Amino acid sequence: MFLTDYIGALDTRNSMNVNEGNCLHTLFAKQPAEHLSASQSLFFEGDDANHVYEVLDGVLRVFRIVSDGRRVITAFLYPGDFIGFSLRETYLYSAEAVTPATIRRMPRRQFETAVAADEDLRAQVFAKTCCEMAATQEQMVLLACKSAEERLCSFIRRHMQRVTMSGERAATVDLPMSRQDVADHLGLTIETVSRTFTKLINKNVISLDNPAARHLLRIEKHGMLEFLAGDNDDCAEIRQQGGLVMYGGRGRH
Amino acid sequence: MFLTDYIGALDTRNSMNVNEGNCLHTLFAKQPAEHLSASQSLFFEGDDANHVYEVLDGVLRVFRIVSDGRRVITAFLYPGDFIGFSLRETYLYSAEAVTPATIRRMPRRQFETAVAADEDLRAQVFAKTCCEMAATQEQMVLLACKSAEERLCSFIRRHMQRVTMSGERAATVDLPMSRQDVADHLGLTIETVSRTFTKLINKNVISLDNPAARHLLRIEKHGMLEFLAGDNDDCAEIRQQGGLVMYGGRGRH
DNA sequence: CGACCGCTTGACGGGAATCAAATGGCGTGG
DNA sequence: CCACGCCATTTGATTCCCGTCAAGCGGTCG
Repeated sequence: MFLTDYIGALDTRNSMNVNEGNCLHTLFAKQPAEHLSASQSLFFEGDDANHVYEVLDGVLRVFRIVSDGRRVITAFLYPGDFIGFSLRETYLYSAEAVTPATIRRMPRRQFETAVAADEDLRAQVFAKTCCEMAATQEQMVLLACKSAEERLCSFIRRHMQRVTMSGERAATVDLPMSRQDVADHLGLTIETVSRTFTKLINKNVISLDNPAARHLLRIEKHGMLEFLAGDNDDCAEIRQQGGLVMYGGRGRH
Repeated sequence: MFLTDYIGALDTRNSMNVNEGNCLHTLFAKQPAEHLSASQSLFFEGDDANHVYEVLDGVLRVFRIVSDGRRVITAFLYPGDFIGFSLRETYLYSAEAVTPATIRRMPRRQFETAVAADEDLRAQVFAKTCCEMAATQEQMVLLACKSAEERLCSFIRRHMQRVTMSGERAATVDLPMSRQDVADHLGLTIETVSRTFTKLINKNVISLDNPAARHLLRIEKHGMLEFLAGDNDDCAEIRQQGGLVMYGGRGRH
């Protein structure tokens, strides 16, 4: 993945990143690039939140360890994402590299003064925060009422949207995170994730070119994948009617 | 609940709301108060996000209707909360009153220009956004790996923290939302919520003074409730060791 | 009184967790 | 080169929590 790539990726998530005036990416460009090896930590939950980060390349995971030792991956981060905008005292989560990754870091103080002084930057921080909030709510919906298959299909589609450059529909996708990572992100166990993968393969929704490369997926039926993800937005017409009283249930089919 | 109350509630959620210079509450004070009757809608998912709101009194629910007609309540809102800070084009969710409620509304444009012009206001908006983000992530953790009992206990405790004035430990709590509301917020069914309530009553963790007033809970064992909520933060000492490789599982006991 | 509503309770089944074992790739070392 | 162990993943057998369907209960209102 090259420099031009993540600029594109950034644009896809954020409709207002034209290069008018200052932009977040150029703000971070002054900082030296740092490289992380796979599974290397960036910071830990509870640490003083002294820096904010830009992801240049690779994939990171952001997670919390809950009381009984289990891990909840609240998000994966991709090139063009930023970390730590909406924090004040301490990090609420840990961050690690999934793949070898490149990032830039900036002291929070420096970041805050730069943003306070520039209208454009504030707008971009705001936009990024809105995206993050929307993504988190989407994940809440997934966890609140989707089946294992729906969760996995949703996840594959989201991942594809982040790694494929705008528009094109790639036939094959690399899922760099482990099955355990996927499980911890989807609120499932590794066994269920594995079983659901084989189910999708049996249905020929996806396939593996090389059984050894289990992270390389070929998407056989995009439409089916979308359908199985279960977020068909066909409820727009009911929304405004007000007479909707059919709530309840988790609808696991 | 009186005027002084929600100022207190606001302070509990937001460590920096001393009345230095402008504050969000005084900004909204210029707007007329509006009253909502129970279950009255404030706006719908997909509407143009033309206003931002302050909750003065009562409880609101914020929710999305997913494709198969089910409802996911992403949050309940209490006096001192604001709605719509992190939005740009359209509302991502609907909002309704749970109880009779009082709110103030302000046109988004007006809000944005006021915030853009004032450093203090920006800081407060930022703080509120951080709180919202933290709460949303907490909810993700709940949905990702907690059992029905843990979810309900967590919810009761959170609700208590929002409605009781700072510090005091009230013996009895009013849960104004219906069982269905609770279910849709916790990713459960109404039957499971009901069963879990009776389980807690049988364990004498909570009790009902009057069986007819099922929304009025007496908390018999605060410690037990906290324990059953399952967010004992006893993992602080493992966090930094780095050698933690015991992830996985949903741990439903 | 009877209909309706919110809630509870019961019976049952299913989907995912749990426990356990097998597979298969990969690196190390003899 | 092959044996061995390690690791991630898969697969199987079983359990169990919670969803589903259905009925019952009390309270309120017309």
